[in-house]
Amino acid sequence: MKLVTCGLPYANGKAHIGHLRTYIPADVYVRYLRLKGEDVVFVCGSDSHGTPIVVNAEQQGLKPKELVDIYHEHFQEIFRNLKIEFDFYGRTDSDYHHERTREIVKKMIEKGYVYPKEIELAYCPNCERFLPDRYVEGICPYCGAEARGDECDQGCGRHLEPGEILKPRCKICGTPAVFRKQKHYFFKLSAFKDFLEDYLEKLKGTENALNYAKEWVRKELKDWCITRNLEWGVKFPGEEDLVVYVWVDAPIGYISFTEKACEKLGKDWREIWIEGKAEIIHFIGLDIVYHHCIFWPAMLKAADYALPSAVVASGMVKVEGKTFSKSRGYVVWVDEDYLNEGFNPDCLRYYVVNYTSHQKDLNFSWEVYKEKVNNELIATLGNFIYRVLHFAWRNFGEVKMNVDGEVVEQIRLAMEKIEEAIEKWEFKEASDAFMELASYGNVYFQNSQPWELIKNDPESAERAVASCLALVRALAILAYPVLPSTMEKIGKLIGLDVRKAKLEDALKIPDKIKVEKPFVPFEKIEDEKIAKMEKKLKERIEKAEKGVEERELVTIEEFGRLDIRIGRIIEAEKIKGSKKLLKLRIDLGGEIKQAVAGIAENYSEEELKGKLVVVLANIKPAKIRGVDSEVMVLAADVDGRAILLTPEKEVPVGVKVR
RNA sequence: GCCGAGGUGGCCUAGCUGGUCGGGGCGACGGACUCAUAAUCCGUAGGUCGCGGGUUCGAAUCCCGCCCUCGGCACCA
Repeated sequence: MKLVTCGLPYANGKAHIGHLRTYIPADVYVRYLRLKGEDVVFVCGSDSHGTPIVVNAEQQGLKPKELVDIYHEHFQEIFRNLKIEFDFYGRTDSDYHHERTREIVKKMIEKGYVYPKEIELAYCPNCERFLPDRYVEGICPYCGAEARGDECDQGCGRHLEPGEILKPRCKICGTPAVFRKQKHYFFKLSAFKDFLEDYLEKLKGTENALNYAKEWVRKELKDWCITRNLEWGVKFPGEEDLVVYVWVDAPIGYISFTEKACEKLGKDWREIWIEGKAEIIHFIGLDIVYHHCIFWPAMLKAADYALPSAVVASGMVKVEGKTFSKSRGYVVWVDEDYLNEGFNPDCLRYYVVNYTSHQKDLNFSWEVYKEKVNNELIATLGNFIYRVLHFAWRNFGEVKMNVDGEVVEQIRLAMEKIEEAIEKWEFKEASDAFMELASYGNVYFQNSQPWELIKNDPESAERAVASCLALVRALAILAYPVLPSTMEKIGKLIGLDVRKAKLEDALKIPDKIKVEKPFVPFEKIEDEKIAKMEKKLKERIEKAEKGVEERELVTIEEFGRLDIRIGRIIEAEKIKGSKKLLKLRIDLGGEIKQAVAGIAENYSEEELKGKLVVVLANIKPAKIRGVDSEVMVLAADVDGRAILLTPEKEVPVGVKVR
């Protein structure tokens, strides 16, 4: 038995193409497994807890549950449309999930893997509550950038433990927060270092996931704070005013959803999660490898549950060659950009699966989409199926299945390729295999020339058609996991129920096949449609760029607080061990100040000497890599490259900029 | 700087346990055909397989050094 899961979609935003990179391949995988006769349970559900949902709901005047309701329904609708069919799709704010979570946390406590610790937490005196995670805004203790309570999202990207953030403010009301002592609970992750090192050696899955995880474990494992001050979530056993951290309860959804799925399917979930009789395979995005390869197995081990056998991580998604980014507009929404535009769901499944290897970056481009649909799905696959069915239907109606042995051999080869590819989670290889078979079919049809034979030698014509029909029938089965809607309908035309078919049925050719009037399997994508979609995307990107520029306004007084002056660089020296940093001595007229600037990639020490630059003279001094920096050199930021500002005419050093 | 993944004809890409090492797809060009959604089929297009060394009888494939791209981290006052 196998259990396949997908990373739970967070129920506070709409489905986009990035999500599909996990769900479509997982669904394809499950369908192939079932085709091979494997017993599979396939589950997923909405991740309903956590601070962002609480904050979002509040901002929209909704209760958290109401917000989750919206996106829970939304995702299910998307999955229905794309034929991503889970045996059970749950949500983590349900009773059964809370029960399972509490049971597991209790077990972790009983076994001594959880301990309380007083930590200093941000508290908002105005809102009268503790500010967990993203309720807090402040300064990152590592890099000094503006940061959220749980993560330095603008700066170094580090994960922040509760209480670490500096200068915390309340995100809701902006009031400076005070630190108060609070008891929280920690999971002894550090105790699992040896276990994890060993476990990760045995864990299967894609290399991208395993490599990351091994590296992390090798470095350092810190104990993990697993409680939060929130109302919304799973109550922490024995401390009911605390809630379990969302990353503790979310993966437990894999278990609680399996319970429900098994109830439905008449199976015993314990065989999977307690007795370890099944293979557990997690499909995830690269961004949550840490949780699935480290936190999660440690938790399961602590609570005496079965361990996952494979973690399959997909590569990143790009849009028109650029890094996927909702805020910058590089996004393709599944509903408004695809389904609502009338595009065929099967075509998107094919694109996602066939663009590249599962581990590599997938680029979504409308131009490429058009090419793949028109040149591959239509010209190769659809055309072959249609020309054969149409010819058979018009000339024979029913065909005696006298099939060329060479054709049977080709089908067998394609099946083998698919089976091998699926073992490796290489869905592109699998889909290439049936496309090659279709291509072979086109050659076979072309060379046989049944349209000529039919004139004088109908029997030979029928034999040729029979062989091609055998290929069509095989294609309906082999391509079904990727193109379920289309292939189901194709199957019906030749009396085949592909939903009940097994892989080997592709070789069990019936004596006769009756062909019904066929339809065109895929509609051609027109250039105008693609142009329209590209325009839509472009406008979205432009709008996003503008949004960034429309900043809040600053008063002249506020600006006046900045002491910006012209200085002359008199010395420049590289800082050891750093690629970007230079130590500069700057003459500000009357005083020499030292600055550390990240400009070494664009400027050499020599060319800097004597250069006039613009300097922020009253910035708070800091130490960077152990070097004092008293002032800040201003520069234009061109995609992360620093371009220095310099006065257009020679001016005395020390003069004020305003 | 550290870790990971990569650099193969215009573009995407297979091969990377060393000897059919130069494949496939798209695009382009020429031809054939008409059953099929101007779809299909056949043929052609000369790319130092990132750079420089080395090992070997022989390397895209192994070793060393270097360059570049992407992702993660450090860091850019």
